[in-house]
Amino acid sequence: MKITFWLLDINYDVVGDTPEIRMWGITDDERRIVVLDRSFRPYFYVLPREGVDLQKLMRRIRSMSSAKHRIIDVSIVERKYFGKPVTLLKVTCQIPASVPKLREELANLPEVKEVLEADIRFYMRYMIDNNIVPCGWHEVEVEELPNTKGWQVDAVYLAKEVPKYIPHLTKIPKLRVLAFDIECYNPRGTPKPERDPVIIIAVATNDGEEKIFLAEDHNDRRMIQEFVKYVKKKDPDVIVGYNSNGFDWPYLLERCSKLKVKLNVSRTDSAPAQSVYGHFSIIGRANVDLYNYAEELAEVKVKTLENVAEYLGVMKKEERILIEGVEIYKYWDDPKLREKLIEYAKYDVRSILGISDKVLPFLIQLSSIVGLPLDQVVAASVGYRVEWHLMRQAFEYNEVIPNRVERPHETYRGAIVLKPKPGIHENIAVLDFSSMYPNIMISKNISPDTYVPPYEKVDPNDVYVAPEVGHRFRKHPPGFYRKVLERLLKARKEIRDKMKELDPDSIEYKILNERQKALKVIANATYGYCGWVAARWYKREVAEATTAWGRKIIRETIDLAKKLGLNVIYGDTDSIFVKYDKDKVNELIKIIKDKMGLEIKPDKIYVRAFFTEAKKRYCGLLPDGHIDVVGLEAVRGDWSELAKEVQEKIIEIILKEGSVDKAISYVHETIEKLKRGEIPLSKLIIWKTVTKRLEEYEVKAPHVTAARKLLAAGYMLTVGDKVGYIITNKGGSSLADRAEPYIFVKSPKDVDVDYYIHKQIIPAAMRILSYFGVREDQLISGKRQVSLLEFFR
DNA sequence: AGGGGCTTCAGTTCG
DNA sequence: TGCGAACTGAAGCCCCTC
Repeated sequence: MKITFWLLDINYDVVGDTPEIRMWGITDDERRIVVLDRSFRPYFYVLPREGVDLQKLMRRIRSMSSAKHRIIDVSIVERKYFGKPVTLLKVTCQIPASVPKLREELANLPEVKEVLEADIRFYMRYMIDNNIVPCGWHEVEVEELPNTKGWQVDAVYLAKEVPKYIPHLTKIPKLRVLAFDIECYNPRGTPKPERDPVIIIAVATNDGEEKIFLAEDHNDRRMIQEFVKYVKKKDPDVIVGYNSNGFDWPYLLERCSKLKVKLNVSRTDSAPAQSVYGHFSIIGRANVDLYNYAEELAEVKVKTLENVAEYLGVMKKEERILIEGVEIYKYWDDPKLREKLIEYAKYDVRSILGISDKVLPFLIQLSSIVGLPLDQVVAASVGYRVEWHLMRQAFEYNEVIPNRVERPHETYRGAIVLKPKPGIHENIAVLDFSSMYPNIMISKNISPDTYVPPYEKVDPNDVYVAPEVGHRFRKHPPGFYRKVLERLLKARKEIRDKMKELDPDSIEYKILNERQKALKVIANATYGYCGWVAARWYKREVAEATTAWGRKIIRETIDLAKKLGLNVIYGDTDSIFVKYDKDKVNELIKIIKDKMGLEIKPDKIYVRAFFTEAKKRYCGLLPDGHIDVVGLEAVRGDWSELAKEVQEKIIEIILKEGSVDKAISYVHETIEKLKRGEIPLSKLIIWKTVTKRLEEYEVKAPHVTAARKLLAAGYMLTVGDKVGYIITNKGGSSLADRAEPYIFVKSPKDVDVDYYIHKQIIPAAMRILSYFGVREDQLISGKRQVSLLEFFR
């Protein structure tokens, strides 16, 4: 019998002494199934030292086989290692657990130079070798087996062959998504699972159902059991939460272990288990923590659930019920308030489900491109995503995967940033090189395997030589990075071409759009990866040569633009800002295409733009009235909302109306409001991340003292958390001593008004207004000033 | 003691 | 647990003046 299924999750177990790969999926007729493959065996490679007698080494390795760690086969294979042919011994074992054991023993043999690919998990090995793609469709000949273990699937199949990936099938099956969120009893600050029960579990599913589970007073045993039962009944494919890997799952697991209750929510009736990248794996389902996704959203500075939901347009913040986290227990204990707490929990779980609806389509595409299962790809950082993508490609090119090596950090020069021409400019075109670094790596064949070390003699005609740094790369054959990046960019182009023929409202268009975005993300992250010292394919010279060529290209582009008579206002890395002269810009684009073989295109045109004297800080008005703010305080997360709002407003007044007077009086009015205590405390909060353990700080910083105060009050705080504080007028003479966690500040009377005037509002305002000759005292007094027009005259 | 000038530490953003 | 370039505020220090 042949079946077609979409791969959702994969794991393995050893049955008897046979490893069994389990592929959990959804068939084209929407049945939940598992496909077992018992034919695959774990293996790794041994790279012998030069001159070693291979037959002798093979005999020696074979002799290491034992009843517990059986070696099935040792064979000679030819692979490439950084592009060079190598002869390796492939050691195949009976069970996956033997691999790490034998790796240790073999690495110590004098005949062995290196043990390779021994750190790849068994199910990943299976997917790599057989081109099995997570979130992709596969066709396989199977026979049905009885479901003897009572797994939660419609059928258990034994694969009669290796499943075959169907690349062109882009549709996504209808996934059953379940969102959940827990609330805990917290009379003593941060709840502790050994002490405090879970009081509410809110659940929402994408079939429109919502369900609230409540503890019986302070007893959560039955509620958790009911929750587990409900999950099993709904049988979701994807379980989503917000910080569920960091909080909900570990909390529930600890509660369960204390209560002697089973949290068997998986399709094999097992509990969530801690897995790679700090994520919890739920067999047969994808456990997705949307907080991981939020971490990538640079636009959202404080990553609370409501902020992310608001940003993605899922929920409106105003409609949210406000309950201070530390007060949750009061709402639970007071029968009159409990209903409010339940509404609060419902709001959160709706937000989670709403976010999943927006972002799962992208994450699914990322999973299939990177080759990591959906739940893992979400949890993995950028470096690991790129690396898994490379590892899967390496197999296809017969390249052996290098080991991770610990290396000291090395620095190298990066990109060029031009000094901007300060002031107001009209009609500015921003010209961008598309995918500059990937294209440089492709065109100069930059790769660890094409790199020619300084001591090696080659015909100068056979290599590309990087400017400034002199690193050389062979022109032929194509390097690993070139092949991988070419494939990514080509796939993206094909998709974008196909999209042009589709209705933008169609499902296929939307799927393809998410896919091309995911392809772009991986291609653009590959340069950063190659300069990451922990990368398997790290090579400083590769990263260094790429930026060196980037600098050359941008310098030549600037020279060319100037020669054509274009006024270059600014530039950063792969872009130049020029006064928009249509003919000259078109000529520039054409010359760059013809002479350099590169594509540069007008990304946007600013009707009016303002540059400060600082690099990476400017703002511009677009034809549709929208204003871009780049780098300035208004877009930074470490300034108070008050200062950001003031600056934003000034920018708008200056760019749209050109009235410095109006800007001054606006600032003046705001200062007066602040003095009268009319600015809400929420606009005075300053957020900063705690980046290390508190005792490691060498200087007394405001957010660190605020963090200490939180800790003293019983709040939990970990490295990476953002602390929100307000500068008050008591607590000491130093600023840091006067920083108070915002939740402790109750009255505008306690605010250090002078600080907010002189260290928040005025600096943010002066960043823009000082260019127009405005002085600080004018902002405080509100005195008028000449108009922008007069100023220029 | 207090202020100016400088360096260091720390955090954040741009591309 | 992707990169370097760049900016900025606050602390911390030295030095000088009073």
